[in-house]
Parts: sequence; C-alpha cells; structure tokens
Amino acid sequence: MPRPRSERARQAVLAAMRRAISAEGYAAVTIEGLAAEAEVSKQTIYRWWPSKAAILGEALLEGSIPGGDVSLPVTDDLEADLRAWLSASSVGLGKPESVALARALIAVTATDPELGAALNKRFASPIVEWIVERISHAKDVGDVRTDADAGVIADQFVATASYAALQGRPLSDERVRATVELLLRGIAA
Amino acid sequence: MPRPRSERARQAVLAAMRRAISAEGYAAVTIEGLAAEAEVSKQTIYRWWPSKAAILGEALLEGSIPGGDVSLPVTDDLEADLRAWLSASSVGLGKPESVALARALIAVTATDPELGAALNKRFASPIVEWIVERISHAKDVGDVRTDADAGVIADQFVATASYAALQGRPLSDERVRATVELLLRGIAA
Amino acid sequence: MPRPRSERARQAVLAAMRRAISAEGYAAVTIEGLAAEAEVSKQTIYRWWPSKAAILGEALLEGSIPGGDVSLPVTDDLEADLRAWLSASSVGLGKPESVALARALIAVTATDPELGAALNKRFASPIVEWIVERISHAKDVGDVRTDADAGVIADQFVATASYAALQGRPLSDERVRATVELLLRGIAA
Amino acid sequence: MPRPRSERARQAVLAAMRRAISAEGYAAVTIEGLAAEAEVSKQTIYRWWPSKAAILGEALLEGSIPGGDVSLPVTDDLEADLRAWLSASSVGLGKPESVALARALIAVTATDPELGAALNKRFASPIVEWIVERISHAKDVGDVRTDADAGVIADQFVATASYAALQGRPLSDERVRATVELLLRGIAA
DNA sequence: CTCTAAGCGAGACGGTACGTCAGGTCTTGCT
DNA sequence: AGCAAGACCTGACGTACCGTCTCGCTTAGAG
Repeated sequence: MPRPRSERARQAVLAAMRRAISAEGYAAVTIEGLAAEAEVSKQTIYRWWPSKAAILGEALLEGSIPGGDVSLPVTDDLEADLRAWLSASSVGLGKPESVALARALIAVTATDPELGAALNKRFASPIVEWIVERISHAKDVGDVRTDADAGVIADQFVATASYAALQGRPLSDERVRATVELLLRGIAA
Repeated sequence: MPRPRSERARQAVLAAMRRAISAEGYAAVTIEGLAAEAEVSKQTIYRWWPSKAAILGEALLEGSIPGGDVSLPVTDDLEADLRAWLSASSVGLGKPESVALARALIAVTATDPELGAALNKRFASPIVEWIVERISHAKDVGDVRTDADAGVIADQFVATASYAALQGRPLSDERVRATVELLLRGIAA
Repeated sequence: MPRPRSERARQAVLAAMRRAISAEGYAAVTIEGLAAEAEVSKQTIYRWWPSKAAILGEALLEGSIPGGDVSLPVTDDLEADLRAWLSASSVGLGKPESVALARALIAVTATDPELGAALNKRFASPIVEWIVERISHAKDVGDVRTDADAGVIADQFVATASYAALQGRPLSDERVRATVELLLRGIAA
Repeated sequence: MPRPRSERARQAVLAAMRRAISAEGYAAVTIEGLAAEAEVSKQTIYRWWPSKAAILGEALLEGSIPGGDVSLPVTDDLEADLRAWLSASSVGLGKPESVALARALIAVTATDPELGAALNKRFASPIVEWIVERISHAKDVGDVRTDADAGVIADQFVATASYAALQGRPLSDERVRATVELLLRGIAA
C-alpha cells in the first residue's frame, strides 16, 4: 500500500537538531534550517512533528545528555559515590556542547512547560532512582538513618545540578564536597 | 542639548512587557506588540534597548518578582522562618502571573545567559543574604553548629525554589517541611 | 518540481500597479500597498520583481499606454495622417489616467534610466516605424523628397509628443497643425 | 528683533543638494542626508522649504544647468548658430553630473508637476527667446520666410534637447546637423 | 545694555515603508 | 502514500526617513 515513513529522513532531522543546538543554541534553530541541513522538505518535518520542541525532545531522548549518561559506579563509600555523580554532572557544564544541550532543555521547559516537564522527568528519573537505591543500600549497612526520606535528598541533588546548569558553569570541587557533606549529615545515622 | 529621553515612553514599554509576559508568555512577546500596546514607536524601543531580553530585565528589576518581595519575618524559630520563606516563594507558583514571570526569567536565562545570570543573581542575592544572616543569628543562639557553611545552605534553598519554578508548580507543604528539616538537620548544633 | 508560479498573483500585482499609478501617481505607490491591494504577500512580489520600476515596466508592457494603442488610419493625405496621430497622442494628455501613466513612465526613466530607456524605446518604436513607413509611401507617390531622412522626422514627432507629456497638458489643435506643417514643409517634394 | 535667517545654512543646504544629486541621483537624496551633509538641523530645512523638490528648484535656479549657461554666439550663419546651440546643450549629456541634474529635473517634473513646469519653463524660456530673436533677425536679412512661426520652431529645438536628456545620451553630430537642416528647410525663404 | 523673540544644532518622538526571514500550508511531480 | 522542492500568505524582524516636537544656545534689534 503506502510508502512507509523514511527512517533516513527522521534520523537526519534529529541529527540536524542536535548539531544545530550545539552550534547556535535552541533559540536560533529554525525549521527551515533543519530542513536544509537534513536535506529534507519542510513538509516532512511538519508531517511528523508538531513543534520545534518536539523535535528537540525526540533528539534528546534518542541521544544522550550530560549527567545522564555518566556510568554510575557504586563503592562502599556513600559520600564518595554521590560526590562523584554531582561532580560528573557538573563538569559537563565545562563542555560548551553540554551547556548548549542543558540550555536547550531549559529553554524548551520555559516555552513548552508540558513537554519540558516530561523531558525533565525523563532525565531526572533515572538519577533519582539511582540515588534512592544507593541511599537505601546505605540504610542497610547502617550509614543512613532508616527514617530518612531518600526522595527528598535525591531531589536536592537534582535541584543542585539543575541550578548549576541554569547558571551555565560547573560547581567547584569544594562546593561539591560541602554540598554532599551537608546533605548527608542531614540523614546520617 | 536635544530633547531628553521620554520617561513616559520608557515606563509604558516596561509596563507593556510585564502585561504581555503575564498574558502570553515571554516567547510570544513581540517588539511590534509592545510598541503597539505601549503606544510607542518601534524605533524608540530599538533606540534604548538592545534586545527583548534587556526590556524584560529592566521590567523585572523595576517591578517585583514572586519570592523576592515577600517580607521575611524573623521569629525565634529558625526552622519555622525558613519554612515560611520556602513556602511563600513556592505558593507564588500557584498564581499564573507569577509562573509566567518565573518562566520568563528562565527563558531569558536560556537565551541570553549573560543577562540571565545577572538577573538571577540580582534576585537571588537578597534571599541568600537574608538566609545567611538568619543562620548566623541561629549560630549565636546556639541552634546551629558554628562551623556550618551558611552559603551552601542558602544556595540549597534557592536551588530548591528555582527547581520548583522550573517545574512550574508549588511544593506541597509536606515537601517544604521535609526539605527544611533535612537541610537544618545537616547543620544542627 | 515545486509548485509553479501563480499567474493569478502576477496579474493581480500588475493590475494593482496600474490602478495605483492612475489613482495616486508613481511616487506614492508602495510595495506594501500593492501587496495589500493585490491580496498577495510582499514576499511574492520580492520573489519575482527586483524593484517597483520593474513592476511598472511589466504592467505597462502588458497593458496599454496613451498614444501607443491608437489605431493609425492611413489616408491619401500625409499631413492629415500625421496630424491625426499627433493630435490623438496629445489628447490622451487630457485624461488624468493617461497623464498619470505618462508621468510614471517619465519618473521611472529618471530613476532607473536603464529600464526607462528600454520602456521608452519599446513604446516609441512602433510609432517611429509607422511614421517611417508612412513617409516612405509618401515618397513613392511623390509627396516627399526622396532624399529626406524619415528617421529624423519620426524622432521629431516623438520628441514633440514626449515633451507635451512632460508638460502634462495636450497641444492645441493649432499647435498640432503648425508643427506638422513645419515638419512636412521641411521634406516636401 | 529676532535673529535673521542664516544665509550660511541656506547655502550649505543648496550645495549639499547639488552634490547629492550629482553623486546619487534625486531619488536617493534624503532630507536627513542633506541635513547631515550641510551640518544643519532638519528643523532648519523644514522651516524654510516645503519639500525636497523645492530645495532642488532653488538649488537649480541658483546654480546652473547644462544647455542653459552656454553663451550663445551669434554669427551670420543661422544654421551654424542653431547647430552650435543644439550641439552644446547635447554634449552636456556626456558629462555624468549634467545628466544627473537633467534627470533630477525630469524626476521632479514627474513627481511635482506644478514645480516641474515652473522649472522647465524657467530654463526653457531664455532659450526659446533667444531662438525666436535669432530667427526674427534671419527674417530681416531674408533667410527665413516672414510668415514662419518662430515659436513653433523654438519649441521643436527645446523638445529635441529635452528628449535627448530623457534618453540620457548626447545626439550625434550628424543627427544635430540633420535635425537643424530639417527644421530650417521648413521655414527657409 | 539689558531683554526677548526668533534662528539654530541636536536629536527624541510617533509613524510608514522598507527588504528579509521564518512559520505553517499548499501544490506538483517523482518514487 | 511519502517525499523533495519550493511557491504561497502571514506576520515579525531591525533599519531608514518622514515630519513634528522639545531642548539649550546664540544673536540680533527694541526698549
């Protein structure tokens, strides 16, 4: 019957979005520019995506974002583990392309809150889960009070990383240390 | 020697920006729209502001933002005071106009980081200062460890409020309570 | 492969130009005005014409101008024939719309000499040809000296008509008569 | 009582107009440009001239135009005299600045017919008068028929020069010769 | 010899139009 | 059908001038 959707075109558009975001920032990205860069007709873009934000969303979901793709090592030292994660997601902000992606995420959140919320959730969730699990484990070995609310802590970590991203510059090592210390002291056994 | 700048025009533009932000959101604001709404010529806008973001900045600086203009009561109870502030700045996110302003601030930060950083600093500073002072007082009365880093705590509060704003919805009372408890436990004497 | 140029839009623009010229004069014609009147986007105009003058040129070439579309009767009487033509092209200057068109032609010539020259040539040519032929015939029947330069005469006629147009008012019958008499006496057998 | 009009400003504006016309053409001249070039405020221009055309008019009247300032020698040879004038006014069209002035005159005529007519008359009049007188003298010495209408002839000369100016290029020597011969043969005794 | 009514430069102001860019819809012909 | 190409209408962009309007300063005559 009909011709199936061209995967080639789809990937080309997403790749063009990723490139454009890094190169010029989300605000400067245009549908026309994407179409030209991807060698795809505007119609094809409009046929499959409802908005620029939607393309960004798909592009980010299929790609990777800084802080999200860090492999998260688990050692015996809770504080060291959390410091490692916060540090890793923070140093990403030293790389221009990661800053661009983070900013794009923020921009789309401010513009299209619905989608923004979905994306933020999507990216925050695995981190929150990982932190919750790590703390749960810490409770088992007696490093953390058993009545501590792991979700609240996890959110504090994510909020801290998010705030640093909004600022567009990495946290100092000292700041990372002090922040982790503060939060852990709040739940220490 | 020429005619001096019209304060009337300036105020009209800033007011139009504030109205437009609340009504349609930052992305939908147009220089043409502002000019029409303010009954000012486009040229007058371009003469005095380099960008839409700059107008927003000036409008916000001369106006007020949610969480920034809350009068901050000081009682004997540190935890209650901080809970009061976080709660107040959070409930602002229940009002659509405040959400719009917060989102505009985020949008401009993502688009024009330079200006965004300046604005964020400008709005965060008084809060950070107040929290630092409040904690300093708490140290004096022995509620807080004297070696606690007040700046790190203050930043955690601001990050939490900022993250809630990015999400666009207020924190629950329970969440406010738990967050403040967590952070204070980290510095309790 | 793309959508072909819209003939409808093209004709609407040319018609709008003709109407606008007659109504307000060439200087008052605006691309924006044409676009609105023709219910066409500005972009469409800029896509196909490099300048206002070019639109005028095309409009005139596809339409008609006074003195150019007079059917030119040929009788046995050379003097009467030439008088008839000069008179006809002159009386056009009594009609406001013709005056407007003539003025537009002059304006475009003064502004864009290249195009103006082309248009003037385009409109003068058939007249010059007709006059040259008519005189050639008159040579055959012995009304005119065989060594007369028909081109020079024809140019005098055109110059006279053009000068009247520049002045914006018709020649009196008496002036027409005297002018034709003068020129013919110069080449009479 | 008050301060009298500044002659310095007036001359500066007229000079700026003359320079601008030659350099860019009448259409490209702007009041703002004149003001800047003449180091005069816009207000001063608007105080004393109703329109751009009026400035041009005054500038031309106080300056000189090609064909108008030729000193007109009178010899015994009528044909040579007329040929000399037509040739002189034609060669002016070889100089770019003269072409620019002539075109400006035509442009203003097409735009502001009232003023244009006045200017054309102003410049044509002395020429017509001179030709009429020269022919009158020729009648006296018997070179020209006494019943010839000198005005019609004079107009033919002016129309020829005007048409050449509209074309923007000089007449060839041969064309000058042929034209003068034709016109004189029409009135020869 | 002061007063004062204009002239003057500078340039801000509300406008209109410029020529460009992108958005989103559509048509055409190929696959 | 899907797709590349690109014309179309729409509307905003940032710029250039328009003609009007203060400003603060000079610069005459009239008192």
